[in-house]
Amino acid sequence: MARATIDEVAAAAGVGRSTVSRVLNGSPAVSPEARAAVEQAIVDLNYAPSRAARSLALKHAHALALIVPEDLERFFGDPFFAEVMTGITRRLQESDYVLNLMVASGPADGAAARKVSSFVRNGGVDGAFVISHHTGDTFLEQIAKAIPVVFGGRPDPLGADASVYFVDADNEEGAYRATQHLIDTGRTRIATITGPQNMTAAQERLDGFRRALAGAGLEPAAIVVGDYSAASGADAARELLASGASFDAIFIANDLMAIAAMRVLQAAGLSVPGDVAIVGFDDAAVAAQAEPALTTVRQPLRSQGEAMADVMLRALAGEHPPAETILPTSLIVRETA
Amino acid sequence: MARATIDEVAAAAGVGRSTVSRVLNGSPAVSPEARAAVEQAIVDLNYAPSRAARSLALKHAHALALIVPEDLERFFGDPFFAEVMTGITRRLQESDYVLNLMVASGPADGAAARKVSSFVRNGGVDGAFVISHHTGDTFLEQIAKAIPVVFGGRPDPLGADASVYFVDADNEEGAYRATQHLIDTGRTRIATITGPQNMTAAQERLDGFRRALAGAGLEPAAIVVGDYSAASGADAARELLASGASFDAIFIANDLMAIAAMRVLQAAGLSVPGDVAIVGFDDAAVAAQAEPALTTVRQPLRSQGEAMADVMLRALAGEHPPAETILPTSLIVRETA
DNA sequence: CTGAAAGCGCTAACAC
DNA sequence: GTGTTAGCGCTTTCAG
Repeated sequence: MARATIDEVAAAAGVGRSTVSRVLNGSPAVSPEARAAVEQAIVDLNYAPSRAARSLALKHAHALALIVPEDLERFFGDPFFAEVMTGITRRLQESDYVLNLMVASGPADGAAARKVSSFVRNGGVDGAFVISHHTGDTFLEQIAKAIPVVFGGRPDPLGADASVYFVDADNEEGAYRATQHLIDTGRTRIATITGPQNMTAAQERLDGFRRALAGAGLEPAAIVVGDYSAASGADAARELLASGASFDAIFIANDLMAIAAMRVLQAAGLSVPGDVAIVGFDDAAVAAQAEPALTTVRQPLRSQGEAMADVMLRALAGEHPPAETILPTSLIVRETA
Repeated sequence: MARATIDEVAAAAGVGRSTVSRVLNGSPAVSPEARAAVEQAIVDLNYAPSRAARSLALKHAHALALIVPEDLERFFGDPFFAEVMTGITRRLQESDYVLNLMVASGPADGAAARKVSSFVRNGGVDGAFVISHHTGDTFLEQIAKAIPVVFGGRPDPLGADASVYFVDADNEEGAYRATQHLIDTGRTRIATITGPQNMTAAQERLDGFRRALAGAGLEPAAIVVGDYSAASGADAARELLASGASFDAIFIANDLMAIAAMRVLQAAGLSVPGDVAIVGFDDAAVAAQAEPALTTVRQPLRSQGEAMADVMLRALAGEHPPAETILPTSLIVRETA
């Protein structure tokens, strides 16, 4: 029943159309009587102001987009996304913005991407969130110069005329503390398995690892590059073993790789944490369930989502939130280190 | 840059405003020259038609809502929702509808619910999807009489004036086949652990169980009611054991309960499937990983989502899709039966 | 404090 | 084929 129009309400309340509009928008310049009459009429007529008409007049949609540049299967399967998304929607519930889900998987110039981009350009949304492990897609640059964009994770630098914000966990510090923990517990020949080096977060984790080692006057026992997948974790562990490098600890850039690597080590007759200590990153669900339970770095994913929404809302309100919001991580010490 | 208006395009192309509108909407009644000129102008001006204006004139939003009556944490954590949602969005990508995510957790008359309901009433969306394990919330009844609603799973019957559709897996048949499998493999004292009996799907699974037994001239060895949680599965198994009932197989209404129950049985010294065979339902990820691997009934979740989108699109197109779409399940025979 | 009137950008008759 | 003319329902000056 979006049938009733503002004029009908006005008629029913015996006032002019603009008075109705005023009470709708909470203008103080309305007499109590008029306000009461209008409110009554609104209830009686079960009136709801047309979103489209309002958007047209106001020139903003009161809607935000959540752009997902990943494959859908991957998106929903990854607890990282789910958590961040939960945080965003939770914070948004208190606002009167709605969230559009736009999947832009596929090529950056594909149908999906152009659909998203046109949706943004035609005023469909006032701002966009982007959650992705990937590094900035080019079409995001386009939309970022039209509306504010808040990234989950540090994006590639976009054009200077783009209003871009991001919220990220402190990857460098997390990695630093993980490595420091290894050092503090007496390990001296520390290796690392990194994430893909074209991802900023993976680089930062490597940086933190290096900083901790440097601080202790240690050299990395080995650095092998993985791609965050379990398979690559296992491969990396095998490579480490085959290389003949001597190591008594490994900092591994995510939990998936960490657990796979641990299995390989164990299969090779090494004990964890006896022979080699391991610290992962993410505190994924599997970390706690692993045997032995994985010591790892936890990111405040839920909070990250809320922070993203917060930044967006402030940007939209005309405030100038910081372009970067870095959230602290925490080391979860369990059994592997 | 949604700056350019249709009139500017018209001017640039040297035609009237309606001609631009015609090519925009693919009307055949436009001369090739005019069309070309307009298309050129559109590109030149980087024009994108205003969504709000179009919605206002057309009186439809080209948007759909995905209403989530669950807690967010639960929603994203449950593979059921993720899969169905994946199916929906995938199918929707081919259309030019966008998907709004609306979380309506909390009381049916709470702020969240009224936000959703007003959004629907003010023409914000043309249709709504509802995915939930819960049985129909009352406020859904309101929205269903305004716009088409497609449920994932069979909803409670709503008012006759509501345009309600649903897509569901064939729970009854799935349960029937699961139970029949037990019978076929020589089990004769078959018990069941059901889901909450205020959920239609759970009832249907019980019905299927009963039908199979009746067909074989058997009586249920026992029927104990669970609530789909792992804890209730364990409790139910303990209850079964304590009751002294004699049974050599159990059909359990979902995998979570099945695995928990299996653990209890094993702890009590019973072997699975030696002493008691077990069949679950859902084919959740844990089913295949369990030791021994769980025999279970698989639902076509992804397809269910696609079917939901399909039904919606057809309803919106003025066709009359069937109110009920029942998708077949399949029995996945692994080790427990 | 309140009403009248103009206009947001587009679609859809209706004439030409 | 194509331009002209009304609105779609709301916000917002601008008088009063």
